[in-house]
Amino acid sequence: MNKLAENLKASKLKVTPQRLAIYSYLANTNEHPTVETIYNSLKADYPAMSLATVYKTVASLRDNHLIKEFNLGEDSNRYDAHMENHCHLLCTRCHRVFDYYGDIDLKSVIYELKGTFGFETNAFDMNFYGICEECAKENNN
Amino acid sequence: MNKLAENLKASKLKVTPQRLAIYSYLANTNEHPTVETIYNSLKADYPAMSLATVYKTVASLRDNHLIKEFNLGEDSNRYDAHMENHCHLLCTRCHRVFDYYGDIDLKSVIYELKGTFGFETNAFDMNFYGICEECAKENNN
DNA sequence: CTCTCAATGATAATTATTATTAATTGAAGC
DNA sequence: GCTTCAATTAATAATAATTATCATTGAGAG
Repeated sequence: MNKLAENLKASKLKVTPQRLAIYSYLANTNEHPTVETIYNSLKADYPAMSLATVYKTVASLRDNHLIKEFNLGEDSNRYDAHMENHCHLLCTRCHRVFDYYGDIDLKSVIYELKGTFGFETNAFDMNFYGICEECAKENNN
Repeated sequence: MNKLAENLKASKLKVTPQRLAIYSYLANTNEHPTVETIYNSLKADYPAMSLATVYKTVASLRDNHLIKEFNLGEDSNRYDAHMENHCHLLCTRCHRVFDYYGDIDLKSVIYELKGTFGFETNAFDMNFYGICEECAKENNN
């Protein structure tokens, strides 16, 4: 029935309310939240939930490849349950992160890395840093 | 005379022995060291140097675009004085970082990001995660 | 050479994250 | 529907990376 619960079971993780709440929250946002943000957002519905639970949950979801953990040079990590390959655009002014699902073909590069360096690529990420449209507008006051 | 000292002056940074030592060290390695590594490597020649100095120095060098600071999902940041655009290959087994200077043309993508999202890109980075040749060999015991 | 302000060193403080531990709870079998 | 057991949770202590504080020093301008 519930796709997310299925995913948890497939990874042999117990389907607990807290875990499901954190996983759903991540699956239904494109905000790339930090642990702190997740915790604060769920506090209303789960007043007893501990920050440590959020940390442990994202770690196990990450270990089971159900979410991605990444860092864009900020003080804390961000999380994303959208597992399709995509790039991140970090606005260095408002610190929001946008997604870009356009296809950048890296197959040939990955093939070359294997051939030239013997480096076997399992994953990659690509990040663009700059100013988003909204911030650019605000600047033109 | 000294290119590195010139760079510091051009950024209006005083050319102190500690600062020059840290900057040179970064300019002459391809190890992508952490603050801890830099500190330990210079301790022999600069026994009085403080860890705080290393932190403050890499921060100011980074702010002046003389070095790059990045994080590949590890516990601490890495630094690199090689400012030409290049990709990083992180071996998830030995945690060494390799450089790839091959040209991946992203001009059209950057142009598209501007056109479609109004996102003005100032910088980007690309990271590949996998297993390096040496580690792959060791695995075949 | 002297003066001034930025840089440094020593260390305290802060922040993000992880470890510990005891209590609780979900899931599987009966 | 119970019981049991291992996984999960909450609370909190501990750790590790980084930043802040502040007195002292030294690079570089004049």
